[in-house]
Amino acid sequence: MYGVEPGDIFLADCPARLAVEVIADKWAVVVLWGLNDHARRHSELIDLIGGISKKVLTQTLRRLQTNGLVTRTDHGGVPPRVEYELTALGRTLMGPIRMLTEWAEQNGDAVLAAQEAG
Amino acid sequence: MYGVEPGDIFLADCPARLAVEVIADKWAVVVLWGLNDHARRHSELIDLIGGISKKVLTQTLRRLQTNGLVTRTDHGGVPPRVEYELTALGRTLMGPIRMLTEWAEQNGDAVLAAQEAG
DNA sequence: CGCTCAGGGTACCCAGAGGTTCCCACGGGG
DNA sequence: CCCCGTGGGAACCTCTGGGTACCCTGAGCG
Repeated sequence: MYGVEPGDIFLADCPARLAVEVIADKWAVVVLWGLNDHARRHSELIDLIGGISKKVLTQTLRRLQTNGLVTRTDHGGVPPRVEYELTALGRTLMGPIRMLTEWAEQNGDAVLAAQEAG
Repeated sequence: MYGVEPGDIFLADCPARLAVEVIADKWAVVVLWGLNDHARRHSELIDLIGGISKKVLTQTLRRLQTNGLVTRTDHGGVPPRVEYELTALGRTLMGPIRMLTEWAEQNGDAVLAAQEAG
């Protein structure tokens, strides 16, 4: 219709759109990236990710979990010990996210400059 | 510290984080993708992108504009005629976004299944 | 016993994002 | 004469993202 390749992302009610919304989240990308190489505990992620609060991290992880990208393992005991890890599906996202984070690291300054100019 | 490669995305106040937040937006990815191959008018984007409202499209485009990813060209006249187009910086994002949309198209069903199961 | 501390999570509240509706400008066609 | 096509603005409403403060458990320790 407009000469764009299939990409049903443009359709409101399709799984692809849903999938985009899963990751189009301020924190989801950073959290997933934090789980890139191995499982981490809640508190590790808190230390790793600057500026995130406990509550928001929990929310984000829960959302990722119900979307099948992350598993939550409660080892019980006191103090609690909970580990989060990517699922197979979550790992398939690492390619795109790697590109995104690399882009961000390379072009962050340009974006900042545009903001200040604009 | 945690064995993760540099990735200063984890630092709260760095340009990379800012850049991630620019695109970690429900609509930004879809809108940018809609501008992938050539400039489009506001009304074209409305038709192309299912479920977006005029107001939100305008807001999203403005944000992308102030972040240096999109240009806005007003050709004047009545009815108005305005075209939006990717900047050079915006075009550098097409690689990552292509991967993201391809991932979404391939894995949307899996995410949906996880949601319904979880 | 009583105190604290660690780790993870939850109750409450507010600001802001997102959606809907209506309005404007104005040339052209029915 | 009325309405359409276009992009945008203003007003209004709802919903949820995020911050703060608090809770819970049991080990360790004096």
